[in-house]
Amino acid sequence: MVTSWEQLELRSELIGQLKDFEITEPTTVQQEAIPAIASGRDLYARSQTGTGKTLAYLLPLLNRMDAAVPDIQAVVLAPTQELAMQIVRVAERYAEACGLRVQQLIGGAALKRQVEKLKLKPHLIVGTPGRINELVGQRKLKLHNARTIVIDEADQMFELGSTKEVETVISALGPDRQIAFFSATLPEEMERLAGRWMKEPVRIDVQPEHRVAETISHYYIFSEGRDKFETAKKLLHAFAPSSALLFMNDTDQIANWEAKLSFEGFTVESLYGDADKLKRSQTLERFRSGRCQLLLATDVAARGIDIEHLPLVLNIDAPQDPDRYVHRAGRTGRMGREGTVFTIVTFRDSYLAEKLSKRLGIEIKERVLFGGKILAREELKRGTRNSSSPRSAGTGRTPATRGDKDVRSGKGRSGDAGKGASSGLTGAPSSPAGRKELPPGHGREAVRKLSPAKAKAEKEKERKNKGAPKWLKAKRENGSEDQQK
DNA sequence: AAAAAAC
Repeated sequence: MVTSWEQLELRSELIGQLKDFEITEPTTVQQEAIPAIASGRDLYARSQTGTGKTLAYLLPLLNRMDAAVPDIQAVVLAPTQELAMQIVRVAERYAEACGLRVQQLIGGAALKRQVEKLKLKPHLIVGTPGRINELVGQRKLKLHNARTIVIDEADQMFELGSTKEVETVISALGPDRQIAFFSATLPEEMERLAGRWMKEPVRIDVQPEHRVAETISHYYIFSEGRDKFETAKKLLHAFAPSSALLFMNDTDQIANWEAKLSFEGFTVESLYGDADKLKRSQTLERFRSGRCQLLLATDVAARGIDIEHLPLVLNIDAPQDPDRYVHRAGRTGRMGREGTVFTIVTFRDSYLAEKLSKRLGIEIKERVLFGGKILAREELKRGTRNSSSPRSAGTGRTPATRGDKDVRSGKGRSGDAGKGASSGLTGAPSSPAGRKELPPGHGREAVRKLSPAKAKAEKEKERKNKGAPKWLKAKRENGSEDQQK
């Protein structure tokens, strides 16, 4: 049994950094992937969200690099700019200790400056496929001496849209290249899809029987009206998380929600692909540091993003496929910490919870909102008959898990559990003093005053009755295993 | 159907 960094034969500089960051022992995926990458063989590595996949590939890559060779020795590809930046940040901590240079290559940033910086001869390149592909195409980036390419979130990278670019980047490496795929979700078809790039790959599959970390508690909540905002608002007041990540399936409602949540007294910002590049990274930074409590995001934030102390993920829209649920949920409950996921469903997609539960082998429990509390349905019945029922009362701030583990007992932000937590939402949202004055054109007004184009899009959307995600509709029509009896 | 990723 490998249990120490020393036994993984890492150089002392790396071990020194690990100890400095109090990362005392390798996780399972690290124990398995580090020797596999060191062996030079191709690799498929599947391991749950928040189990340390980033270090599982960065450490062996840096471990065998030669600082004296001024050339790119490895490439890491990530699906979003934010994730690439996060990987760079981690890589730099370890690379610097070894005298190695890391360069980030992502879109949106000045191309010229990136090209200039390449002349400093980085040893490790981390970036998004679009920009790296572009630079390779312009012959400004030469990867023929790079030995290894890591495709992080590989299943997403091989989805329609990025495949070609990823393949071009792989081809830019020499023929002796080593390819490693990492993700929490690596479906079997991946091997057929991308298998032609692999030579007798090593396969690592950590806890294949549990696709989602067991420290995450899952709930769904029924939204009675078509407007999910009331439900989300009540839930956020009742749960009062120190911070929460809110997912929507598309961008068109994000601005409205941001204004309305802000009007409710929350500090909220939004993250989506079309947003200004600078705004994107600043927003994420403010959320990470706790200066902003709520982050409204599209799936741009679904994968890989590591936020310390994120107690709650709220799916305002049900994710479009089970794997996306896995990744969104995986923003919380990382590295053994506890986390909670709530999904708002409408009458149209209320069956989703059961489907997701079945597919993912998890239990998604129903919760209802009543009297500012989050209750199980049984408690609601008891509570209405006897409002003084002590069990139904709960604390009003926990998701009423009763016999379950207290989902909020984990390591929240400092003062998280305290009543008057300064960074928490307690009191503030409902008190008029806590409400912000809205600039004209925002808040409730903004809800009604849609631009003609937007209003049209809204109507179109309602008309389409898009309740259930397509993957489920298709399945039902096909009469496959998901056929409803 | 949408989001992301390039200019």
